[in-house]
Amino acid sequence: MTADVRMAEVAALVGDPARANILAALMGGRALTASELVRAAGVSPQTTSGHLGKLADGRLIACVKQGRHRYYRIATHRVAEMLEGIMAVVADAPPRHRPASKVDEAMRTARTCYDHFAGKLGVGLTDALCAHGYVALSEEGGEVSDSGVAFFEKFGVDLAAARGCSRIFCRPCIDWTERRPHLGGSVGAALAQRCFDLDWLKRMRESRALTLTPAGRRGLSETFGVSL
Amino acid sequence: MTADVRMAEVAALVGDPARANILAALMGGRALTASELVRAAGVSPQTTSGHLGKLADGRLIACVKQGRHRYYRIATHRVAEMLEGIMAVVADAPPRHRPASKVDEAMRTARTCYDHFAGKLGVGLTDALCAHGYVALSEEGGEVSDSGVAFFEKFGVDLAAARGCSRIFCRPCIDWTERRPHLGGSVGAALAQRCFDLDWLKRMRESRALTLTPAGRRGLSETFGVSL
DNA sequence: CTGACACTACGGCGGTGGCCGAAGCGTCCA
DNA sequence: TGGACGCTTCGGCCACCGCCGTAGTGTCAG
Repeated sequence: MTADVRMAEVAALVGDPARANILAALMGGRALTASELVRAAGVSPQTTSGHLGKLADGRLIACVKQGRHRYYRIATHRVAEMLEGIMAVVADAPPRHRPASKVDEAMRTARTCYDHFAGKLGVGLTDALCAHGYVALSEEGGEVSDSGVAFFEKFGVDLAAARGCSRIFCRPCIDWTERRPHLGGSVGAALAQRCFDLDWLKRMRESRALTLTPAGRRGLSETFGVSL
Repeated sequence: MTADVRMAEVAALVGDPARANILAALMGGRALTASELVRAAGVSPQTTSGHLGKLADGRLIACVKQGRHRYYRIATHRVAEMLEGIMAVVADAPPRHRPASKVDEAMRTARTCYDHFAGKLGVGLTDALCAHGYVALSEEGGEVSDSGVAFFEKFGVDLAAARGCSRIFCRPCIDWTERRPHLGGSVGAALAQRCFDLDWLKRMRESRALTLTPAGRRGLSETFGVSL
């Protein structure tokens, strides 16, 4: 029973629109300053500061001071996965309005899901990896095949480092726009990082949405056979 | 952004202590009547009824009428997994008080986690299955080996049915008391169901905690080498 | 038909918490 | 060193929502 109260406390932290906006912005995977989060939250700086304090007290976000800025980020992978879980429930419910805005369109095409890719990009990459037999991903969990290990190494992804880290190595992550699983876990994160390192994709300002560079368009097509 | 608002709405539903108590009670896996949930919620019947209405509107719980009773249950597996995700974040945080009550002790020993086993029982069974090589379960996800398939069939678990159902087949579920993974997914659910069918365990009244029958004590020891 | 029971709808009360304006710290720059 | 900037703290306002008492609907039992 005492644990239930804690559950309510954590959920209540997410249950405020301004705080939900903040957390959603931080799900982009980058650490953001309080000022940037003010814009995301949609309320005044004072109010935002209060929300940030509450979220930090509740250990949902962490803060590092840097000069006169304070950078906030999602505290742990557990928190990120919890938020994804809530998103998945939301996606289950029937849509109430047609969203269909421009930024939504970009989000649908390509975005980060904390530290890996989602949207059409994430699902497309995942489908390609599965089709080549590099990754076996289903509702059952995930596995990287021997040929997949070779492929990732050749592509420049450090699988050993991904395997060594303490979090889940390979797992499906339900996509709230595509409603299908895409590659998550540390493998998904490493793959995304490699694509960023290759300058295939750029993060959009203050959004989880991504834009494809010309090199990325070519690379994704040649390497994965994916075109958006 | 519109999705973030929905996220806040869902989280806010969980973010009330009375509603969190209700959801936690329903995480026992049984459908419960409104009266039973009144006791779980810790508020008056009228207030509880209001909470049940809100949770049903938000599609977190579902209701079936039966005579003059109304039975409520968790609406979908997604919802159950979301709640587990929140629990996992709560378990991450440092404990604030020593709980150590009697019912808590029973919960720690053996309980249901929506539809599979958790607590010392869940972790013990999982450890035994892993030690025999029947299941490979780690942070990476889960897999049932060939010998595991044979073992489950011999034990009376219908793996084909479990595999056929739409949800995740085999996955780790973080235990908020043991802080280690235990067997979840449809395999975990099927294993738990089989143990109930064998009358090895009984559900305690209005609690997620389980009591071990003499047959269960013997069976768990002989079949899995597990003693609580 | 009558009373008991399970549950829900309505209405008013009260407290929590989100909100902003004003002001206060700390940092950077000229 | 003065000022701009980033961010937080304080204080007061107000709305929302959880709460319960009362009353209503539907169901079963005798």
